[in-house]
Amino acid sequence: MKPYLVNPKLSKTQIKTLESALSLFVEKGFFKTSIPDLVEHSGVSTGSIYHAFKDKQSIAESLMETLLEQINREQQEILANNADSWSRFYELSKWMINTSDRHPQVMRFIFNGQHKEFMPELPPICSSQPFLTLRKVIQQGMDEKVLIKMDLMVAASSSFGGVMRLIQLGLDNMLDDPLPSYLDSITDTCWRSIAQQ
Amino acid sequence: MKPYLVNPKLSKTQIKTLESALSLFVEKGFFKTSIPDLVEHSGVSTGSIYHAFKDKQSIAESLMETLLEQINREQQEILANNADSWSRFYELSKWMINTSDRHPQVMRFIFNGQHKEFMPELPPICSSQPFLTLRKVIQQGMDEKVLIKMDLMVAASSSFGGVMRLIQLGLDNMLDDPLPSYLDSITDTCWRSIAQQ
DNA sequence: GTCTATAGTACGATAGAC
DNA sequence: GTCTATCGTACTATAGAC
Repeated sequence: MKPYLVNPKLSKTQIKTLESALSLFVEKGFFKTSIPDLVEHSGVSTGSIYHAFKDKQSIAESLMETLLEQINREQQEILANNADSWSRFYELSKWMINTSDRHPQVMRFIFNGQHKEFMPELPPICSSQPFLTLRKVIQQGMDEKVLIKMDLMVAASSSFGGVMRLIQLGLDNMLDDPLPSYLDSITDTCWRSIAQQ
Repeated sequence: MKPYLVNPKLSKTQIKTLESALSLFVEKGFFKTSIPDLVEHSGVSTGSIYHAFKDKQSIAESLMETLLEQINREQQEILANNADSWSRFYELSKWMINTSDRHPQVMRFIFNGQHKEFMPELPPICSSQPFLTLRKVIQQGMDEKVLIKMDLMVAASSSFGGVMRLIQLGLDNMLDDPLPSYLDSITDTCWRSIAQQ
C-alpha cells in the first residue's frame, strides 16, 4: 500500500507517526493500539512521539484532520473539472470507490462510525467539509431541476448513502468482485432514486 | 427509555448487566467502560459479573447475540404478516426507523461499525441473520420481477442501505425532524432506485 | 529534537468468605 | 450465587540525559 498522507506542514516524525497510527488504528483499533505498538511500527521513540503530539488522542485528531483536508482537496479538484450534478455525483463516487480500493485504511478510518469514542469533542464526521460537499452536489441537482425536489437528507441518504453502503460492504469483504467493478451499476441505481425521469 | 432486552434464558444478574452494558457501551464505548463502571451502573458486584460472564468481551458478545436474536424474532413476525416484497421492504424499514426512535441505544450498538475491535472473532454484522433477511426480501422482489434484475449487493445497498444511512444521520442528530416523519419519503425514494417502472 | 528508563495509575480478573 | 478485597499487569505519560 502506497503512502497516502502528504502534508508539508508536518515534520518527518509526525508523518511517520501518523502513517503508523493509520495502519494500527484501522487494524487493531485505537484502544488496542498502545504507544509501544506505535513505537515499534513507526521506528519513532516514545519521547519523540510525545514531543510531536500532546497525547495519544491528539494523534488520532491530527490524523483525522490531515485526512479530511486531503480528501477535501481531491474533492475540490473533481468539482473544478465537472460542472453538472450528475458528473459530480459520478466522479465523487468514483473517487470514493477507487480510494477504498487503493487505500482501504483511509476509508476504513473515515467511515469507522466510532470516532466519538476516542475523539469525544470532535464534531461527527457527517458534518465535516467532505460530507457537506456531497450534500451540496445533491442540492445543486435539485436547484437545477435535474433531481426531484425533496428533503436534502433523504436525497443524500438515498444517493451517496447507497454508494457508501456498498463501499462499506466492500471494506468488509462482502463483495464477490473488486469494488471498482460496481461503479457504474451502483451510481446508476442510486441516482435513479432521486432523478427526474 | 424502556428496557428492550427480554430473554427467558438469562438470569436477573445477566439481564441487569447486559442492560447496563448496552447503555454504557453506547454512551462511552466498550473500552472506556470499565468493570467498576458496570458495577456502579448495574448495582451488580464485580464477583457476580464474573460469575455470569467469562470476561468483559463475552459481555459484549452476549449482548450482541441477545439483540440479534430479538431483532430476528421481530423481523420474522413482520415477514409472516407481509407477503409481497414492497410491503416487506416498507415494514422492515418502518421497524428499523421506529426502533431507532424508541431504542436508539439498540440501533447505535448494532450499527456501530467497530464490533471487530472488541469482538475480533465474531463475523461482521452484515453477515448476520437480520441483514441476510433484508437481502432476501430484495432477492424476492427480483425473482418476482417487481425489481430490476441486478447484483444483489448493489440493489440492497441502494435500497436498505439508503434507509440505514438516514437512520445513522438520525442517530447522529443530523436531522431536523424526528426520524419516523421521514419514513414514507425515504422508503419511496430508495425503492424507486430498484423498482421496475 | 531524539532517546531510554521509569513513575504512577487504573484496569481486568481472581481469591475466598459468606 | 453474591460479595469485598486485592493481585498482577500493562499502559499512558514524564523525566532527564544526550
